[in-house]
Formats: sequence, structure tokens, C-alpha cells
Amino acid sequence: MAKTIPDGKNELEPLMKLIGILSTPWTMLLLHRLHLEGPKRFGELKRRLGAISTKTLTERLRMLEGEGWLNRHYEPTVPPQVTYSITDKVMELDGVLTELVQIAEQWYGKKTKKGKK
Amino acid sequence: MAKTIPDGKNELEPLMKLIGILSTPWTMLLLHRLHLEGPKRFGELKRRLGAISTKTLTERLRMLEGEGWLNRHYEPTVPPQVTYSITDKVMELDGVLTELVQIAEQWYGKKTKKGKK
DNA sequence: CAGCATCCAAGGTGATACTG
DNA sequence: CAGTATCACCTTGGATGCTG
Repeated sequence: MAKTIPDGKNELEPLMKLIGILSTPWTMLLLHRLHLEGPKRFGELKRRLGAISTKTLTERLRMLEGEGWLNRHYEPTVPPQVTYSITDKVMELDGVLTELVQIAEQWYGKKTKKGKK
Repeated sequence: MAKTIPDGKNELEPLMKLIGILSTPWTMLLLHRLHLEGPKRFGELKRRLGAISTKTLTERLRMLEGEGWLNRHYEPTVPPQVTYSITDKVMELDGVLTELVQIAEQWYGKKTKKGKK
């Protein structure tokens, strides 16, 4: 989570929590992958994300699972297979995320070929 | 910003940036205050936010001003008066934020009087 | 394969003191 | 009043090495 989010006695607490989760490094990429590519195994996920460390990936996965954002399916084969997929809950964010993506694209995207960067 | 946001070669870059700004500690509270209480001076803002340090408040203010989210009005009186207010740009986020707040409230709020905490 | 345990470096924040 | 400058601390992610 974006760690030090003070708050505490404010009505924005829930929002802070949501934003906090969404903004934790790798989380968006993770959900994004799982969303448009379907269930994936640990190794596959790690490769697809690139530079993430097993430690961080594990933390994110556990955290999101705990929050009910991901499902963890363990297949006790040899070697073991663990597959992750997003829950229906996360789909509720689809609309808002789409809007956010649009605004983000509008503000920071360089689609207008006039990219500043 | 939620600091280490890797990305780099991904189409979610703009979103990451937006989320990153929104999730930077104190930013939401800051925008929230300015949004429903109107323009405010540095000191007032600091008092209203509670535990924020002058250093952090200054950083946030400068950052948001640089992003075009806030207006900084300097009045060279003695003592000097500096007033901050949100820009129209930020108002574009109003809708999405409202939605996000709803979902957040639904997922993490304890409005159902059955609050877990 | 999927993860856990360690060590360590880096960035961010709070506290404090000082200035135009 | 509105910052700026320092410093010390704490959280967090990366790199490694090891295991069922």
C-alpha cells in the first residue's frame, strides 16, 4: 500500500484504502494481466511482469488474495501448480477504471502525437 | 507518488501516473479540503490536516501545483499570504472519484452499522 | 514450480531549527 | 506567515540462496 496514509479519523478512509491497494506497485499490472489474459500461474505471471521479484510478487498475490481480489487455485501435482485469477469483485472496478484510464490518457497520454515527453 | 511504480513499457503508464498522484500520502485529504471548503492558506491547511509536517505539505503543494491540480496565489503582504485552490482540471475527476468513493464505501465502509472495526 | 528467509540499499516522512 | 534545510528513522522492494 502507499504505506504512510495517515487519515484515521476521516470519512475518506475507505477511499484511501481502495486507492492504496490500487496504487501498490505492480498491483495494476497484475490485475491487468489477469483481467485480459485470464488465469495464470505464478511463474508465467512473473515472466510477464518482467522485473518483479518473487518476494514482491508473492506479497502482492497474498495481499490481493486476502483482500478478496484474487483467487488462488492450488493443484498438488509434482511439480505443484498454483493458478491465480481475479474475482468477480474486481470486475466491479472495471467501469471506474475505464473512466480513470480515459482521464489519465487525456491528461498524461501522448496519443495526440504532440507528446511533450 | 507510490514511488517504485515500474511499468515503463506499458500502456497503463498514464493510469499509473494518475493513480500515483492520487495515492501520494495526504493528496486526497488535501484535495478534499480544498474541494469542499474552498481556497485555503498554508497555515490553515496545515492545521486542518493534522499530523502533516510543513515539509511534506510544502512538497505536496508544490507537486500538485506543478501538475496543474492546484493554483497558488501569493499576496506579498506583511506577513505574506499564500492561498491554494484546486483547478478546474481537478473537477474533471469529480465523477470518477465519486464512483470510487461509492465502491470504496461499499467494500470497506462500515455504513451498515455492522462495522467490523 | 512456487515460495520463503535474509540482507541491504533507497526513498519518503516526521521532527526540529532557522529565515525573509 | 510560509517556507527551507537537516537529519535520523522506517518502510519497502530487489537480489540471493534454499526447500517441498
